[in-house]
Amino acid sequence: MFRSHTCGELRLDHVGQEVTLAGWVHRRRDHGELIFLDLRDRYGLTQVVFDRVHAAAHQAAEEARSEYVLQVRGRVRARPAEAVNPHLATGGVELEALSVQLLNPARTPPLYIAQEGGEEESLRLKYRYLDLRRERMQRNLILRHRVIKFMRDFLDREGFLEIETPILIKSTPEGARDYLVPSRLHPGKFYALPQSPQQLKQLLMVAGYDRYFQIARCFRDEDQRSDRQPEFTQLDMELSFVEQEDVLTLLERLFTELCQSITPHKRLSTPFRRLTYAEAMERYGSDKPDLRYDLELVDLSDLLTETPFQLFRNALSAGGKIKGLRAPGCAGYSRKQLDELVEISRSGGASGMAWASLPADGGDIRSSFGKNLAPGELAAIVARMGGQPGDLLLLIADQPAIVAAGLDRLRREFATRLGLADPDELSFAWIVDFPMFDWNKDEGRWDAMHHPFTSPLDEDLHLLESDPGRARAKAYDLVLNGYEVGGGSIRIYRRDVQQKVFDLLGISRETAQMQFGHMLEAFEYGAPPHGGIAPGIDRIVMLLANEATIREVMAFPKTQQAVDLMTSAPSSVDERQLKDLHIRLR
RNA sequence: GGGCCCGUGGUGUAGCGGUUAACAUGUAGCCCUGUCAAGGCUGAGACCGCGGGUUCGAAUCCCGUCGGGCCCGCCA
Repeated sequence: MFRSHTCGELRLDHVGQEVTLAGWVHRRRDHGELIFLDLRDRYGLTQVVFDRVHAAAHQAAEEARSEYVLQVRGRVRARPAEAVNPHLATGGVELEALSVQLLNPARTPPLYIAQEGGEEESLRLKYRYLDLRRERMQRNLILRHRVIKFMRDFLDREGFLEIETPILIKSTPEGARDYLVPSRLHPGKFYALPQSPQQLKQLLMVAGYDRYFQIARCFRDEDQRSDRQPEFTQLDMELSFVEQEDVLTLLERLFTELCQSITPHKRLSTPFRRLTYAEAMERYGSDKPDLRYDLELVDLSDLLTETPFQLFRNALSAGGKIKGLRAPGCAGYSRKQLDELVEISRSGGASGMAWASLPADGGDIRSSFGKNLAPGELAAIVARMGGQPGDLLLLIADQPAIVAAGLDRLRREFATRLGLADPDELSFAWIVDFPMFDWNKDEGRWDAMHHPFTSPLDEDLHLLESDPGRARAKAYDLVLNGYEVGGGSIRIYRRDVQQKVFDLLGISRETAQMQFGHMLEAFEYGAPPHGGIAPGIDRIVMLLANEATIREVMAFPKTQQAVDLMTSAPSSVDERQLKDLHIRLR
């Protein structure tokens, strides 16, 4: 027996017992005759005291260094009243060491386990096994475990079956780039790693497994972000004989109970708010708005249809919009600060940004564009935006998508600057009624906004022929604090509707047959109405953990260049391996 | 594919045209019986990511390159 207790376990109840602990040397305080040593494992810290009375143990403690692995046999005793450590769960007791076994020494670690933060992230990634010893990562991985455990238990109670699907599947050029795996047995052919088990879960519906889920690893060979890794984990789900409302209601219950159970210290607003895609874009300029704060966008277009200001008029006559954002209390912004804001709006594609500042003392309005307006127009803008003395008003006039992108960025910028987003609030929302299609101007055709199996709204079916751009889908996203944490849809199960959608997407019958033949065939053998969703577990855990990147909630993440700094993957391989795979490098 | 930021002992920083390259921490040795970021004394440790250029002289300026981060495009 290596240990009788963990390092987080001993309490006053154990006083007098002889116990054995095993763990890492967290810190050592050497007073000569007396040595204090904090022994650590993932359960906690226990102070071990070495007295010269037990000479061999004392000697071992003198030689011990940070991160040595020790086994200590000792007697639990209460600490003297003045030496109790209230910051430690085990702080009421200490272990009087009787004997010590050095299980393994350790080199001086390149990062401090006992003191977190500060170092380059690349160092943490290279020595991830040391980083993972730290409390922060332990806390995050434990949280992640609890989230996944909760999902499994909840869905099991709801009658779902967890079913694994293959990792080696057929490549489809739709959507994200696939990671490919060359086939040794079939020269020149490749498997793909799943971007998600989308098709497989739909086939499980055809097979009658009407409530399926999987904690599914997904792979996408695209560029990385703080919330995107080449491989990530989704709670993949699919249900048969359901409508959109059934999916939303179930997921809302799942996440409400999950948050109440796992992060009770966070404020969760229920029921989840619901916005149509059009409404979200109109009011927040984003399909994943952070609803912890207001700062809504205000449409000013109708006030300015007759304005003499050419720039505004041109924007409107080109089918654009003029919208504004009110930044409370920011009237005092300097030229330099305003320039920064212009830069931010430009990053959304806007060619410019107009501003007006309302002095706190009620004095005359300063603005970048007032002199160009007709009398009364500036006042009308201020009134429409609810401008108060001390406010800064920002306007963008451009195509709707550019106005939205620019103001969305400014809105988030002000939320940060003004500290409007409460880190302990969880603001879930459903975004519904997404458009079916996106116009792809490079290719001159429609793209599926979600994926080609997404069903249109019943009342928009007729638009597929007359006006596809206005057709809405039974597609929904779950949004949390400004992040998309899940997306799903009700699927098409009627052959004729599927064909229409393929036609619109420019997928020929031959292509459809080649890429989705198995799906289409399966759907001819009795496909039930079905739909599903796939919440992203990394992002959800990141938000619950108040972390800024999903790397902080993954045990072994990759860098932005998709490199594993610990193992140096990807790497070259033997010529022999390539030969087996019938691959020659160019 | 593009933009921005970062790269100095093990770690985190300072230095930004001429310094024995500074400080903290860690680390090594010694002292020390109640510490819990223990304390005290002494010491070792970087030629400044890499390559090139400018200059009498470069960690410091310029160019390139490599690595890391954030973002756009891409991706749901």
